[in-house]
Amino acid sequence: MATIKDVAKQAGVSVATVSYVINGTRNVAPDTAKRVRAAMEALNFHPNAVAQSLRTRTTHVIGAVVSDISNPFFATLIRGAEDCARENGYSLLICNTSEKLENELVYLQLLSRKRVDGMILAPTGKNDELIRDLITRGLQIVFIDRKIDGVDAPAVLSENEEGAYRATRYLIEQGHRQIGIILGLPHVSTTTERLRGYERALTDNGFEIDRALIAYGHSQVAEGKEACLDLLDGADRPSAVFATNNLMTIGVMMAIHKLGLSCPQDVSVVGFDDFEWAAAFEPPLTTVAQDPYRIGYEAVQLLCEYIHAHPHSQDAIKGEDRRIGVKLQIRGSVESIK
Amino acid sequence: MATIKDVAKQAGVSVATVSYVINGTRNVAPDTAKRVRAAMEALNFHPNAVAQSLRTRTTHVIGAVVSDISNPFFATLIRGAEDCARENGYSLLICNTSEKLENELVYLQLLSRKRVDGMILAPTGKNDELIRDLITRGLQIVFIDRKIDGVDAPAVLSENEEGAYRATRYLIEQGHRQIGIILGLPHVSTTTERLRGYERALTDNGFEIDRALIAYGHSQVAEGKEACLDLLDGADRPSAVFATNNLMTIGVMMAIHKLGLSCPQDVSVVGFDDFEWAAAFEPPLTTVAQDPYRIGYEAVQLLCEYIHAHPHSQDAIKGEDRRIGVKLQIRGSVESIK
DNA sequence: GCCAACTTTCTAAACGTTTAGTCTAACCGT
DNA sequence: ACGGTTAGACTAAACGTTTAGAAAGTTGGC
Repeated sequence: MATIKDVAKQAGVSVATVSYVINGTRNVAPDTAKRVRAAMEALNFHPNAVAQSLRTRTTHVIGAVVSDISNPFFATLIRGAEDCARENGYSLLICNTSEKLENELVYLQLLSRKRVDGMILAPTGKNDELIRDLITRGLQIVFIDRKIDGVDAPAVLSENEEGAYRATRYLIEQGHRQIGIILGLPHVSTTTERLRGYERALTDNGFEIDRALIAYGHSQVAEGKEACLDLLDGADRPSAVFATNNLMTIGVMMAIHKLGLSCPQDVSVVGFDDFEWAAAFEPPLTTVAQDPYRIGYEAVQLLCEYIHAHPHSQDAIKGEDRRIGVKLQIRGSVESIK
Repeated sequence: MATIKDVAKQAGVSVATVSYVINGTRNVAPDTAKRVRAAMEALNFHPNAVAQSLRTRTTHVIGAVVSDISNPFFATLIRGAEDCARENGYSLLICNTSEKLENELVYLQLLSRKRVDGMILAPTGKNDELIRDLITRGLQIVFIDRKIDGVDAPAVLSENEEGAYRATRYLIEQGHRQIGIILGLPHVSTTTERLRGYERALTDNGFEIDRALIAYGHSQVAEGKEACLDLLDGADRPSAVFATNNLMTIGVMMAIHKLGLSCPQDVSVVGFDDFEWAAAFEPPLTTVAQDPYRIGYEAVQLLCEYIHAHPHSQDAIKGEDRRIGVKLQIRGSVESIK
């Protein structure tokens, strides 16, 4: 593969001159430039980005660490991130942690070694020490979807508490009194925020919080289903269930189906995180719609802006969290029982 | 950030020695090694992968070019690819083409400049010249999901023709005589292969091929819906529709719903490409299930094996296409009309 | 005590760029 | 005709590694 030297030789100039015409960083006489361009063309020369990165100390790569890219939420988040990255001349390196601390650790080290210009990260849990360390070492990090308290990096998040609040309030307005909730992973911020919204809606409306109605489904279809089975199994079963992520919503629907109940006649359901085909379900699902595309897009935007404004800065990116609005998407999975 | 020089100085050895202990490429006296490791630890040294790449001419990065990572099919394909890549010490660089030739072109150039060790590519259409050029320049390419005739690179594909054949035959067995088909993008290989399977099933069973029953939905929900509306609008409407990808299947369901018809009573539907929640639909969808995870996994496997066996080879990766089996997943969207 | 063989370490050149600094020649005003 | 300015091109160091080859030191056989 041709190098800048070959081009220089072919065009009868120094490598510096070639570099100047590639990057337009200094004046080059028009006919010299033409000769150089002809040589590049003839040799089919494409600058080696690795060498450029080594010299300029910037890779134009952003790492994206998520738990599972095959989850539609993260898939469209990544899509947004990638679109924004491309617009700014960056590429995205994908890392799936499968919610394992250990994988996350390995990936964070890897991205650091690869000298990515920044990363977006949906933290799995308590790798704080390492993350803090990376930040002090000059790696730019933006949290997505979730955050870690006490780590000084901006985050782009959904209005989790508000969304859960509205979902719960809506169920209350429809006359529901016994409202179960299926929560995700206990130690991630989305879970605690959504729980807070649920609890606030209940107390704001004068209800007690009943621990028996709170279940954990670990953000998975199967576990969400199990948790819901437990919930619906009890003596006085809730008339409504709030599932706090997309996968667990599916699990809830399966559980209802399995028990021979029907939605919304026997049990009303609200999900968190809308997805493209929620409307095609029977019944069409009522959900709290997030905007994952925008989360990804804005997180990368934040990174790019900062990198552009402070190139090679060792200082951590600052700025407060950005909350992306949610919307209660009312369809057909909730019945009024006034 | 500490470099190998800093470590060498701290440990009182040459950089070469440090390199040897990092990579274990030469004997180093045990206590020297210990000193070096201590220095690395103390300085929190992590080798610069960019410099390593420049020197060793291998980046340990694989490019993944797909049309849309937010499509569940590609999302899980990528998931499989990433899992395999990680197991082999590689990372994945993601590129969304949005089915645009122009984007594909830009990305192919980019990946070539970044000197990725290989790439998996779902070709959008007719960028043959460039792709051929990249291959001769020594870039290792494996096609996924689709292929381009006449380009000498292996592909990992579903049994498209067989899947379409079985779907169509199944509909015929259930007594359907007028079977519409909604095809994807005209110039991609999956489309032609699936059409071939459909036609073969018809002729094998003594039916004529009726052009009026063949529609194009360009692989999108909205266009699939439109195409289906056209199909169902005619005088003698088909009793069954075969939608040849996941998005268009959704479009077909929407179209049926919109016309006030119901599935499967009025129109039977078979989709191509199963997805996680197809079973949760009402009716549960009968589809030809592909295994995108395995497609991604095996494609990367192929790359890694080749790269491992022929490091730095300029010769294009060879080997015949690998077909991943499909399975007709019978659920509830087809009615028998015997 | 010497030579061979081996072990351990070092020196220095490469990988392919960018870029600060220098050189040369042309041009201009006086 | 001369010094000052400027445009255009070049030289060489640097980015952080790897690695072939050389050097120095150790061991062992005789």
